[in-house]
Amino acid sequence: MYPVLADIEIPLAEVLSSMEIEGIRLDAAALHSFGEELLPKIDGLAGEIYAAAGHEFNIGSPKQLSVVLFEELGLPAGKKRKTGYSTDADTLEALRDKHQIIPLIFEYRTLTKLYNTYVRGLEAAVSPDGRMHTTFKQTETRTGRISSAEPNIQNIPVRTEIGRNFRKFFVADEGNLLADADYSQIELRVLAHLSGDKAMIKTFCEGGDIHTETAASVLGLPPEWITPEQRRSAKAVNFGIVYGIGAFSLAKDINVSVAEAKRYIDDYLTHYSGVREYMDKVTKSAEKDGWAVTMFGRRRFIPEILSTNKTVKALGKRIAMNTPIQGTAADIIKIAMVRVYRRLKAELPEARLILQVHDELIVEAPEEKAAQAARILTEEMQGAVKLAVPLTADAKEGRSWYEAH
DNA sequence: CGATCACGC
DNA sequence: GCGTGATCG
Repeated sequence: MYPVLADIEIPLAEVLSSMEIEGIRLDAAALHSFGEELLPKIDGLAGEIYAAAGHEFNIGSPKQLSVVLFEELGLPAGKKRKTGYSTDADTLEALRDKHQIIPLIFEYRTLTKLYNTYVRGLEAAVSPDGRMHTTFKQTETRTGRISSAEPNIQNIPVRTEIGRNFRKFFVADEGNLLADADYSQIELRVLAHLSGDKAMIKTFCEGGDIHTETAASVLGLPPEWITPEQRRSAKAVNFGIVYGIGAFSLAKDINVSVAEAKRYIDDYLTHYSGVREYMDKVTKSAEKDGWAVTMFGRRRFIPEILSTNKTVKALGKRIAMNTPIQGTAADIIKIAMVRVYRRLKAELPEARLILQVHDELIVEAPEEKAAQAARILTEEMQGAVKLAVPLTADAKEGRSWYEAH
């Protein structure tokens, strides 16, 4: 049988089933009162927006909003959509200082998103046992990741402080704690390993900050000279390489011209020449075979790479470059999950693996056993596979997901 | 149900 | 890049 199937997916099925059945406790009362605090704020913002527009309208309708912004208020329109002018975040960001209504729209969107998707969505998903039991889908993604639905616990906010609050409502049961461990930069470490790039391997082996080191080596400066701005750009390029976004999207992400973004990527690949050779190798092999493959033999077919349409073919190439990275990272955490599950069963049966969020695992354990659970998590995650670079996972314990992460 | 927007990794 | 989900029309 195929190793990915026999050694990873089939053993994993039992682990996922157990995680779904266990679920995670939700503090429904606290979630509800958080929602009750959001509602008057949303109301107040709507009032301010109507006042700024001069009349009421449906702020949630991009079509109506574009009429207000670009026809009535006369703001400069940007990208055209099928149904009108775009009102997405990038477009509004460019207009932020042009009219008082713009920041209000941003805040309104943030709060309604939090209320509709997370307050109402999560409230609807609490079971009679006071816990949420997501569905982990094992065969939904093209890269080999698992996905989560009803509720999706893999897109709970973390970036903004107000959104991060939701993690306070995911709590350990009485007398228990959550132990949370996440891989540090797993995709870039996988890239360093798969490509064998000397400079990237060296950075990870010496334990430096990868984004600062990237900026330093690409720009030919000492790491201590790297400005926050230079680090941000390097981070965006690393991000782009890992996700296979290409110059066009990178340009959008860091607000530079496409030509500049191309140059960033080219400079990057000149300094990480092993990565360039690796990217050439995987795109060539995808063109020849029609698929990309992960370190453990998981295949993804890429018909796009034979397209005569330039844009589609370029997409095929990015898929060929990205899939081995994202897919190998998915393989690795799956291996770790099976190992954590087995070890807990054997050594710490009071503890339960309950959540996976792509590069992060969460175990619920009795207070006095949480440190041991965290140790098992770290050991099995770090030891899941031997790479040319260290694979590190940082663990933390807490009463809630907010505290433990 | 497609389009648009926004949250995560 | 890969997902899920809300709302609109």
